[in-house]
Amino acid sequence: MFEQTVKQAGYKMTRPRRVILDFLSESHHPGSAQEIHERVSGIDLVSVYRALALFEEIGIVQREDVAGTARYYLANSQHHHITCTKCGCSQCVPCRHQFKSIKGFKNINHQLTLTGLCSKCVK
Amino acid sequence: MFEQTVKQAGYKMTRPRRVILDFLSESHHPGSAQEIHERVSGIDLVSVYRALALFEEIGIVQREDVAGTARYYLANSQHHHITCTKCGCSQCVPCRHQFKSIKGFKNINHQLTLTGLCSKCVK
DNA sequence: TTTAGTGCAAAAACTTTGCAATTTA
DNA sequence: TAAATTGCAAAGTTTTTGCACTAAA
Repeated sequence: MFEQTVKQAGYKMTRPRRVILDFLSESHHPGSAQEIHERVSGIDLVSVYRALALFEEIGIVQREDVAGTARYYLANSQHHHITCTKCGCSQCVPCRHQFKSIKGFKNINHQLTLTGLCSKCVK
Repeated sequence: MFEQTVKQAGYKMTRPRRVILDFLSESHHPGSAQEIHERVSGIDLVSVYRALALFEEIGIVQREDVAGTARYYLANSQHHHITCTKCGCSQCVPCRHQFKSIKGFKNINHQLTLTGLCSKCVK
């Protein structure tokens, strides 16, 4: 089903892209490029980075930057994630959850990150 | 006034720390370690990183990870920021602003990032 | 068969660490 | 003066770039 989105955006559906999308579909946890690369076989780390950048651009995946590492997950997920700033593991958090206390996590912090392209960079 | 917070937390108030805090107090924009280092004089980049990590730990500053770079700003700011994913510049956004459209920015994305320490890492 | 995409190697960007010298309380 | 902090150098991570080769439409 992502095949259509990729092609409609003018890109080819290749083996690396398919493998990574399959992995993300099953995982449902934010994963770093490194982690994804380790869990799928025969795909170069660089290709993982390029595929993820493409998927983010066309809206298939969401990116979350935590503690210096970008993590990616399918954009259609209906819940939030809480990510450990130290080891990077994460856990699902239902949408209307009360964020002050989440079982299994301490020192919880929630932050609204707004990003975009400024007028100079949009060109 | 931050002097007290730093000392109460058991740390010394040094020249580099003071200079960086002064800079953050005047800037009110999230800044990367690199940017802060360039704008204050005579303070090593490494010391900037260490000071910012300390300030974050004791709650004086907030950290925001955007596009592979951490940016820091005083924790007491009463507004959000929107940060350009390409050049890193940022702009204030009033708290109750409607995030779908912000003047001067395109491709706006808002993301709730939840972080914490998992049970293994909290030890 | 043409154009987009991949893998590899190498570089760039960002951040952390170790240690001797310096500064703070 | 004792303990914390700094600066420098060096290393560690994460991400990007260039280019010849390969695969998709």
